[in-house]
Amino acid sequence: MSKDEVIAILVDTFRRDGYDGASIATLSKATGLGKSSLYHYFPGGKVDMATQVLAAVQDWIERRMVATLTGGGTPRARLARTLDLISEFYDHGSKACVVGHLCASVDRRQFQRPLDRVLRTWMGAIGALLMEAGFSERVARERAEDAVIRIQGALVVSGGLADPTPFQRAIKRLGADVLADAPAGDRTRPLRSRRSTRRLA
Amino acid sequence: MSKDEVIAILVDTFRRDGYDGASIATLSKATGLGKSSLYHYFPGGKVDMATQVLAAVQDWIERRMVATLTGGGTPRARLARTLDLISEFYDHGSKACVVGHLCASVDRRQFQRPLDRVLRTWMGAIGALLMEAGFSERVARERAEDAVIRIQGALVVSGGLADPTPFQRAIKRLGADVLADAPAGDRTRPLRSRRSTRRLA
DNA sequence: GTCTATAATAGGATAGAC
DNA sequence: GTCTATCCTATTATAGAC
Repeated sequence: MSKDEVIAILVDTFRRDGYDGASIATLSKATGLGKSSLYHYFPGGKVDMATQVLAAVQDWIERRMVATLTGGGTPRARLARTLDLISEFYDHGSKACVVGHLCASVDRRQFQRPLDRVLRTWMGAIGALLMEAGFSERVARERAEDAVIRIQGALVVSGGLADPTPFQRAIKRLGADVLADAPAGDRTRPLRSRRSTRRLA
Repeated sequence: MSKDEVIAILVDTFRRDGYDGASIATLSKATGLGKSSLYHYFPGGKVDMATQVLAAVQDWIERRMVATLTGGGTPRARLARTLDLISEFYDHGSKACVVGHLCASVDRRQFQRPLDRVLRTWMGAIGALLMEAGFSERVARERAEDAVIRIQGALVVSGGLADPTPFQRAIKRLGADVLADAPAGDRTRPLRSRRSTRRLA
């Protein structure tokens, strides 16, 4: 098994049990590797695992998400594809977020830097789309922050209710809200259609 | 020390370390009670503690938050006071949410019912304000869900970045968004002022 | 109710053989 | 690299004295 595959399993396990909730034994069973093998790959133990998991997430965002956000089509079309990508990534609300779990873990300060970087890259990528759609840097930053916040919060609420529909509705709202009133970038439909009822609802 | 005071300390400890991150020893030190005393109050151990913590939160929401949401003044004024209350409760973004931590814990299914109830009461209380402001039940539900989601998500992001400002901005956005375009209930200022720039930004 | 002591287990981490 | 065995500490939980 390649290290990438091992890390993929760690991601799955951390997002299921949380960082604090996943023990070395759990991770050993999940990967099929003995504890010694795990410590061979991750000499720094769980903190090391989280750090390398974050590096993989960082890579995923930089490749897949940025590719989708900067790909072909109007900003609105690219946003829609990105939300599809994100929705699939979270299994439509039934799987939690590693990053969110790491944000809430006791050891979070020990991987503060990569965690910071992941969140800022994520927000930055969405912000870039917003600027391309004509928003000011200030508005782009704030809306991008809001988008990531809403994804994280929706996963918390869906996790707490054991019901994926809050997440699914949140994704739908993001599709309607993120690029609402864009100064430029998408004129295929009238921008103000159904706004007063569809804005947050 | 009264049991209410003990529970208040448990709330503080759980929101700092998380449910999975807080051990019985941690909770014993924090409360000043020996382990045996803790087990005397909470025979069911940590799950029991979380359940009773949730009961206290339930009570807090039903009393303080509902009181603020149904108190005097326009819906907009009451929303503003509620957001102040919430902001203070989370120490302006520097303290996390017990409920959020419990939503993400490994044992969450063991206190699913009280957790469910807390989240639904919270969303219901905000939804009631929205219906009073003239929104349909469907829109009220969806905006209330969005509000709770954004609070939870903001706390996750602020926790991950070790920076309370994302939370503070999120609260500000909620003040502008939750009652935006209300059909009734607040006409002291023109509803559409600065909307195209203030909506999500 | 609270304390000390203790049991039993799980957790993180390492050693050394292969 | 992976395995078995092992160490030590932390953790949950209980027993029994006061």
